[in-house]
Amino acid sequence: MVKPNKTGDKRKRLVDAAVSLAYRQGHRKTTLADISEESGVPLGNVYYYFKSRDDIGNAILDAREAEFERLRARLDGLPGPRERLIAFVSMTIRNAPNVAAHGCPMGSLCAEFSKEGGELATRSTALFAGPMGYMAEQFAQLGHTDKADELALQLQASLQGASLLAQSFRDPSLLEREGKRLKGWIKGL
Amino acid sequence: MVKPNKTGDKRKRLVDAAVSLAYRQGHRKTTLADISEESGVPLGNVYYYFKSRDDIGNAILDAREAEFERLRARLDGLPGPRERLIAFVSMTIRNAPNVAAHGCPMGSLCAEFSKEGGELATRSTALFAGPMGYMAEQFAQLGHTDKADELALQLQASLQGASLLAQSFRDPSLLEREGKRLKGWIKGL
DNA sequence: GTCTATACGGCGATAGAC
DNA sequence: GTCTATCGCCGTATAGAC
Repeated sequence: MVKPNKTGDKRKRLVDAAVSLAYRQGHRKTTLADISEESGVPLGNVYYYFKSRDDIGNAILDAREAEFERLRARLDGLPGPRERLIAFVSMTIRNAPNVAAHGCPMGSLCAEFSKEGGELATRSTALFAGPMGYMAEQFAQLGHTDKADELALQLQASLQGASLLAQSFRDPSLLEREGKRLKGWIKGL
Repeated sequence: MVKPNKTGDKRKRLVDAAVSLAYRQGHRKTTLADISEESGVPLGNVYYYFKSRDDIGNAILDAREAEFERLRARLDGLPGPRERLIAFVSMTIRNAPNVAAHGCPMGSLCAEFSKEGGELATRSTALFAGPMGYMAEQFAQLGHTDKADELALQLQASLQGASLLAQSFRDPSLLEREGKRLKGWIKGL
């Protein structure tokens, strides 16, 4: 979905900056001047790569979706569904300090874009659909074919909720504690 | 915390509009003109009641905090801790359609203000502290004094996560399903 | 207390040189 | 493809009449 760029890395630098700033302070609060400064690309030049501010929002979604695809590929390298689920939770726990500072990279983006309206709101749905569908597949492979969706909902909700609480309280331990419990729960399934 | 207003209801109308707009489209996206229009109070007059835009954010937090205090009072009228916990979940389920449209009234505000920085970020912590502390009290009264905090974390995380998922997918049933499961879980504790 | 008019700055977006 | 300069609007905030 990301347009290839033959010549330079400017577009990539712009997207990186936009993703990082949206994560740290929210996309709506982030100005084009912010992105220009953080990326080192001059302000007027931004419009060579993006036709509008909304277009940058779309690029942020593209980047986060691609991120999950890379994670999925790594998880697929693990031997079984239980290992994949546990690895997913472990990865979230390792990221707890970032989550406490800025929220879940996907969840906080969904929350913001969901209220933004328009195309961004619509597209942000897909961000959660990826991970949740993947979780449901793993639960099904574990033999819980009939309630795979329920288990995925339960796991994803707990992780997202704990992430939001960790973010609000600025306390990574909330996510770590809940993650640890969830790993035990998965092992016992 | 809210300053009494002898003469009119203008301040209340402004706060109501600000709360509603922040819930529907986010506070950062909401302009003073939006609030002025929705409340019917002229734009220039807003600054008689609030000294700055940030001050309106504080008033929104005041209003949401007061809302929870009213809920707490109602829950305290119930006979026991189990009934209070279940009633809390039931209330969330009944609100599922709104949550699917705009998110959890408290959770979405925490998520936004948490990235806003400054005083609003600091204060938004208190929004979750109230409900979670109350939940922990109920679990303690149920006899789980040693793990009351863990159970409260678990319940609050599940509800918040399910609310976020319902919001993202625009599907109230996600919250209803998870809420139903949580009520069963509470009954079995 | 209430409202109108407006100043001021910042932000998204464009024009056009190189 | 890259960058400088700048426009026009919108949003916050203020001044001051009533």
